[in-house]
Amino acid sequence: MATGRTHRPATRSRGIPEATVARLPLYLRALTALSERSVPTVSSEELAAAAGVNSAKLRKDFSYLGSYGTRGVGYDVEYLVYQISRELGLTQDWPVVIVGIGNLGAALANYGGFASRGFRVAALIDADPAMAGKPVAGIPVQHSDDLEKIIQDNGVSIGVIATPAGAAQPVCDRLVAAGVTSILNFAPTVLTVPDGVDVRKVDLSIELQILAFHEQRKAGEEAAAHTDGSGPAAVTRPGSDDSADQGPDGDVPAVMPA
Amino acid sequence: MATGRTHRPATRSRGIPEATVARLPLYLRALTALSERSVPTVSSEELAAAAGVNSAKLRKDFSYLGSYGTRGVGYDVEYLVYQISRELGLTQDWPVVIVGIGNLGAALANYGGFASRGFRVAALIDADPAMAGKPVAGIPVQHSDDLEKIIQDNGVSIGVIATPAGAAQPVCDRLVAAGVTSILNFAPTVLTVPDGVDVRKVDLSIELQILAFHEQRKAGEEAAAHTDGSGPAAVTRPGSDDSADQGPDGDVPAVMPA
DNA sequence: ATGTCTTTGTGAACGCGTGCACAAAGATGG
DNA sequence: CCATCTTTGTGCACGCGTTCACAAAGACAT
Repeated sequence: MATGRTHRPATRSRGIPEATVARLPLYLRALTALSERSVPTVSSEELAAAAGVNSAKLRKDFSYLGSYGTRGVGYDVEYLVYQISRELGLTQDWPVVIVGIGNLGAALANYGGFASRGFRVAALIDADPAMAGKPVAGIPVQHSDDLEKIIQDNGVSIGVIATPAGAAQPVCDRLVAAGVTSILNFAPTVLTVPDGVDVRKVDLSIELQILAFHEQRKAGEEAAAHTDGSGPAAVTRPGSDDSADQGPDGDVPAVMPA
Repeated sequence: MATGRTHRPATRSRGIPEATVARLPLYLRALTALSERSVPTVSSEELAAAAGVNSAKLRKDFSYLGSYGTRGVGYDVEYLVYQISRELGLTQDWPVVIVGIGNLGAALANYGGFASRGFRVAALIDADPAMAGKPVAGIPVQHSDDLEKIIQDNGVSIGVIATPAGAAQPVCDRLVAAGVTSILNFAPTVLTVPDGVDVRKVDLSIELQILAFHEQRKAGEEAAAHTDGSGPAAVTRPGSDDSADQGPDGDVPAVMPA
């Protein structure tokens, strides 16, 4: 996933492993679907299949939360929905601000998944004065001059950054200074934050590049049957006496911008 | 992050660990920035700082690719850009289709990061007949009836799903049947695919829930100083004789839809 | 040529996450 | 009440990923 994975030093938060926390939303989603179909109980095997994980892993994950199952029967769906919601902190209201209302920011503002689970879009913020006052997803965009006031007035602790890469770090700094302690970053930049602030990264470009890697590998393995020489041929290294500006191989293909 | 983490069984692809592959795009981005500033060489320490990782980790990562550094000096920026690009398969052209041109799909189509690194939006596909022919990001939207033909005509092997959750699995099945072997999924669903197909997941809702968990933990630790009783109080379990429809605690707060 | 100094590349230890396999627990039927 | 059967909860082993720490390698000055 996205992925973006892991900025935190894998600090086991109150005994619950980070990997388990990352899977709880998956379980919760599957359980909610069962709940809507009025299914009373579910076995670890069934639920694991619905969530796309190993059943042993699921049972171990739940064991970190407590003994919530009944042997011979399974798990009470409603009860487990509540327990996981509580553990994830979804029984309370989380006001969220989105900074950077471009194409992506607007799409996020319109995303239904926000409102459903305790998350509420408290404000939309953009640096473009022309955007100010214009409603997006029914919420008027506010100018970034008022960022600090917006954060404090609404008691926001979670911020979403959907700005261009260049603006991300300054915006992040202001968010943190204003009291935000969790950031979801969509800008293609590494954010630097003080201790105690959590950052999660969602990066489309990185995900695609990872897919491309595996795609290439699959294609390479397949082609290896036909033509040989797919192995990494020994390439000339940039010698100390070589000119530095030109690519070392002479045929460096299109070093792309940005 | 995105996440999304890990659907593959951690198959070490040609000796390069999955965790390393996931970091290569980060290094590449930092290196590209250095290249634009015409920096000739960079040390592992500097590059690691720019990419937000440990320098030892970076060196080990690069050691999987080969010995591309020069002791006492560092790494040749241009050379490394080329090597990583080649390793990730970015020296070739990857046509991509986006299925589901709603708010998110349109935002993705407009995203600049696509075009820059070998990825090319070959087609936009939507199930809504009213969308057909309408240009988004300069590309006319095509109807999903023609999905198979579009995939095959353009030789597409990477598909992006930005449909509602309900449509995701059927779309996925059709993409795979048409020859797509890598999928980036933005729909909040677990996709089932045959062996040999890679899926990466980007899920806004999950990322927010993970942040909420840590946010709650931070708030709880802070509040523990003032009022006690923040520890998980023993809650009544759903007894076998209890009615099943109602939540076990009697005050299950707003089990949310979807 | 030789010594010094910087930086890489990697062996080794450690910790986390995963999955197996099974004992314990409880439901269910007689 | 007892036997059987299902399913949970978990001890254990294994493998991957991370980090430390250092030897090897090369640049550079003298």
